Amino acid sequence: MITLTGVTDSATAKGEQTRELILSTALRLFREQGYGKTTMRAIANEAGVSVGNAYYYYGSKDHLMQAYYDLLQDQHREVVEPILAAEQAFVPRLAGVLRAWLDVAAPYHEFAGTFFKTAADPRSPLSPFSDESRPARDASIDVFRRVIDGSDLKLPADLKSELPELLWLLQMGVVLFWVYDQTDDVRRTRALVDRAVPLVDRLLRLTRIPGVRGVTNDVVALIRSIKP
Amino acid sequence: MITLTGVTDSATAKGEQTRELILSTALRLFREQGYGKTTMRAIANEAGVSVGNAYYYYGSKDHLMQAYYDLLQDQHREVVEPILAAEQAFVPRLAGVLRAWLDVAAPYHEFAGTFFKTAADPRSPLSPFSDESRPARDASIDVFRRVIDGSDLKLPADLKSELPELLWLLQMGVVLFWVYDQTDDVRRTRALVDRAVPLVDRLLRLTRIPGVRGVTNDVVALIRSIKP
DNA sequence: TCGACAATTTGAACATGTTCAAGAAATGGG
DNA sequence: CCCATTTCTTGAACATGTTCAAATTGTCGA
Repeated sequence: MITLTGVTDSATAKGEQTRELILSTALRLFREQGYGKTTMRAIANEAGVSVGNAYYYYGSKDHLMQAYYDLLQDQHREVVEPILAAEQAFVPRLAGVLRAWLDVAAPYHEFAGTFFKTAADPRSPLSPFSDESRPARDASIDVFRRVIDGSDLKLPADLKSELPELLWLLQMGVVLFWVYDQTDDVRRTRALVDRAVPLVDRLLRLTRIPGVRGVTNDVVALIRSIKP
Repeated sequence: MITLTGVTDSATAKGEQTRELILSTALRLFREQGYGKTTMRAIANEAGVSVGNAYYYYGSKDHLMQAYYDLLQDQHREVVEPILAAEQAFVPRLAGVLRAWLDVAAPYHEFAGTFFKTAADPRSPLSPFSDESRPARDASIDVFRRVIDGSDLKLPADLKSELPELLWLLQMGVVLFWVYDQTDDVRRTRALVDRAVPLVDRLLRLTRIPGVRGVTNDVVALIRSIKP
């Protein structure tokens, strides 16, 4: 998937072609009939390879979904560029990034539950907290770092350094909400984003009130203390 | 399955005995060898019934786990009684309830991941947000209502009425953290509880500062607006 | 070019959750 | 007490993710 290659175009040899064939076939079937209804046999069949061959490249069906998710994240990072380039204020920047995710993820909503189910297992490599997904996670967190850095937000340094991760957690929360959202066009989730973002903004600006400052410090300290 | 009868004390007839036999056998095996390693065949074997019979009473393996979880919740409610009776202050009340959960759940930690995985699927009846688990959820929320009501906490009415649900969410967060916690005796989660509870207390008391009040109202309004 | 080693591919076999048609047991009305 | 009906029980069959030993293909130094 991710070509580590500076050189490796031999990675596009025979094997790499097969790998991509299998993945693209799987993604198509997932989209066409959902994750649950798509069997490994169907994927192999459709791709014209054997079942065992699919397993040679992808350790499990879940890994194929993982690849699906990675693609989504890549798309999100792309879509987000123009927003980060255009907006200066914190609120539209954050709201834009969150809304963009909803847009990109829309086609996946139907079987998001399945994905979530897998991802929720702490032992799964798909878990958003797993080592294996660290690169993807770091990339996501970085988007939020840019949301903050490019904005007009003024914050105490220690809070500011934790904030990207916190906003990423906020997004995880939004995703969780989204997964459970059964309204048309996930209207409810969109409403949540629209209302929550200005609220976050207000909360952050509150940290400048003297009486609030102490609590803020404690919050930051708590967060730091529980990080691995 | 569902006894439509108003009369049903015949529910303790033969069938009910089998049902309990299957459940207790399943729980024992889950405990002895974990959820994943325990097969439906093993449960049926050990209980001296057929596989199909197990399915007659429990729609799926997940439903057996659900029963397991329900038991845990019942235990928690029991264990919590003396704490609620003894303590007056908000902080020890809340901390006590959360710590009690960790104690009760300790034996289940090993396969908590599996449980969580199932529960995370929005379509699963095991989901903490599903209709099917509403009774269990309501009972849990009620514990937090009592944590608040029996305490010295002074709060604006609208916040106070939302707070039980918020504390329940806090517990869901703790559980999530706990599931991922691999330290001995889940030391990290205990540390989280110890530090987070006083912080929650401070945050709640902050809501009396005039400049904070407006934000608090917005938060409450947001929460209300996204509830189904 | 040849042969050895590595990479790839195969498909049958396995494990396990789940279903289902058929039969056995219990129940209740006459 | 007997038959009809419901409840319960069975075990074989099914579906599907996964494994694995063997076969095939590719690569590369001699």
